[in-house]
Amino acid sequence: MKTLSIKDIAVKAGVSITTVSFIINGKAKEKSISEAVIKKVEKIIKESGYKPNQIARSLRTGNSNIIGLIIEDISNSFFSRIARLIEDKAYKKGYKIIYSSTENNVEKAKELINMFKSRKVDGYIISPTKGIEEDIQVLLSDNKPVILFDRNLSDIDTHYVGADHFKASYQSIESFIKNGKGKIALVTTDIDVEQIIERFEGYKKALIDHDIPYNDELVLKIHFNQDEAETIEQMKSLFSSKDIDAVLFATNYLAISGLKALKQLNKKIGDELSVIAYDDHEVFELHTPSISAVQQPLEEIAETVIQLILNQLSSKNKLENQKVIIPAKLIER
Amino acid sequence: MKTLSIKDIAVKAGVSITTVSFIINGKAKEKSISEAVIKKVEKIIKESGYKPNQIARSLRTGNSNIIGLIIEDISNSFFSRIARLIEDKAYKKGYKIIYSSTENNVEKAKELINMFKSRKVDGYIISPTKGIEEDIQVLLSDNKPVILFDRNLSDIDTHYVGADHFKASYQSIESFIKNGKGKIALVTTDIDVEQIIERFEGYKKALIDHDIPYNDELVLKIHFNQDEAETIEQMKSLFSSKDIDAVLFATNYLAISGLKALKQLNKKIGDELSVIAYDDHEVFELHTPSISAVQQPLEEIAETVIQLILNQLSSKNKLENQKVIIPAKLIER
DNA sequence: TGTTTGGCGTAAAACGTTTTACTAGATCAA
DNA sequence: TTGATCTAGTAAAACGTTTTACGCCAAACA
Repeated sequence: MKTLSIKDIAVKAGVSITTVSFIINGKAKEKSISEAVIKKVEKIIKESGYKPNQIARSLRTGNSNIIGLIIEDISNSFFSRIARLIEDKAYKKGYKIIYSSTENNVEKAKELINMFKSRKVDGYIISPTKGIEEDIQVLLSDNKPVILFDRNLSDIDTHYVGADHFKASYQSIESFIKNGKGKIALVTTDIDVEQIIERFEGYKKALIDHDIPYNDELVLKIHFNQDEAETIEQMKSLFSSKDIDAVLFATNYLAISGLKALKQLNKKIGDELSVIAYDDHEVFELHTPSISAVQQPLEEIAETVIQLILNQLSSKNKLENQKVIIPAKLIER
Repeated sequence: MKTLSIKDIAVKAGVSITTVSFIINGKAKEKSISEAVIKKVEKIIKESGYKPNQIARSLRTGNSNIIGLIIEDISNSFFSRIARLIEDKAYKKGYKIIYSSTENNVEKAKELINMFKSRKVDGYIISPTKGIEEDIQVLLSDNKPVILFDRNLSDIDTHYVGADHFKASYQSIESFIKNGKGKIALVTTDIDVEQIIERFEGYKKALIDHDIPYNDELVLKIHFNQDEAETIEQMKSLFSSKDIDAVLFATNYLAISGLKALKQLNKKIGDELSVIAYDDHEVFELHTPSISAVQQPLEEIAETVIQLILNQLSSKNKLENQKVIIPAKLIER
């Protein structure tokens, strides 16, 4: 069965293609098409189940009603939850989301941007890696809306939505200190993105503000993308060699690996060792004992992101850049 | 800056559009374009950074190099992990994945199919809900490759990839029985899809085969999409009113809610109450005590799915339908 | 009467490709 | 020399829309 085109509808209705197009696009009134014709054409469309070819439409109009979402890894629960929320909200406004994971790989990120570009997506929501500044700049000068989230790129002048990582990290450490901890470790990753750096800075600052000297040896930077087994080994070595009474994990997957390491070492979490994870996860609530975590307000982030991009999409001129920093919450368990 | 078109390249190179197109598509040799011209054009393309407009290309050729992936919920870790694997593999073959969640809603699923159809995706990978059989049938008679996974639709005649849910469920129950359990509950959902039904059947059959009478009261069907708090209440009522020594959860999110319920009841998992979850999750490994789980071979499922769809895409005629059932593994912890 | 105006609608160009069918000249075989 | 074949390329149609500019008729106006 050949799929129907607007031409088939026009022929069947005995009117021109133009007329059908006007009706489909709700311009019938404005173009003064008679009520009778409108009814007739609409009836035929309904009966035949005709759906306009979006590809042809995109080619002609230059936009696609698609928003590209570029994230680090869809299988990470932080991103998959955000993605779901964003998809949901965009969908309600008639936009589709197409998303893809960069795996924190600059080359792949660039490719993705190109791919989206050649697919003519209308806007971009990006959780960026370092190294794609130029590509993003090209999008911007091309007048495409770009919203960064989770991580900011300071040299890029566009909208950004993210949690207050510095403060959340600071508060986490402060809470350790309030509970009498003093030998506080940080397990983080070596990827060079702003949000990770901020968490690190928050850690340092909190220590210093409370007169605890910063000690390099208590900070473990895990290589991104490295095998989990190796990660666990490194953590075990940190936890057993140093005398530590608290540890902040800078990402949830690190925290999960960390819990595994502690389990293997048979170290009990509790009075002797406190733990806080960054980015909440079901694991932490259910863990015995349950684990405190910094919870990013996913719903709010998603809402803000989508709001910003829709605003930008519907406005002809470039809106003023907004940098929205949303407080994160330390859930003490 | 206007984006470049093939015409710009042609003009710059002093050749025709056709020639450029042949070169881009690797048909230069076959169409006997001279080496000199090829070099020249390629140089210009490289230097200018020209990328063909995929929309125009799709319009002309009728295919998009996009595969549509329709799942229940991207924020469910089973799906997000599968999605990531599928995306990865497809990407390597030059295909993009565009995915969307149905939330188990027939209307949304139908809409998604339509949307994908009007976007001219080349093939479909679907974890279906009941009620979309007709729509899938339309795709098939349209000669589009469709691969079902996770859940089969028995009246649809196409490829399918999934785990052996019946057997996995059967074995789980058998393992309870071997460990001396006899009052075995099942917590499942009320969605009417094959894979859930099979898990239920496996449960019943195992009981009967071991001379344990099936008892309706030990089966709790949770309404899909219902509030987690309510779910937990229902479970608590089951766990405290009945005398139960083992429970199988038919999905991982039910198991997670179940663990929360047990925690609230202060019921210890272990000798008095054994638990098995369906679909593994990090929570289960880290839980104290750790929780046994049925592990679906994600990698293998993803690999098979992608293999089937790529085969079908590259073959002109309809391949014989394959129903691939992959064994699931009970991880006893 | 001749000229506007408004109502109703259409023809055709354009979006950026791919692909089919063709051409002009060179070489070759008989 | 003639016709066939090969080489190197091109013109133009087609994909399915949207949109601009226009056409025609009847009514209103002066």
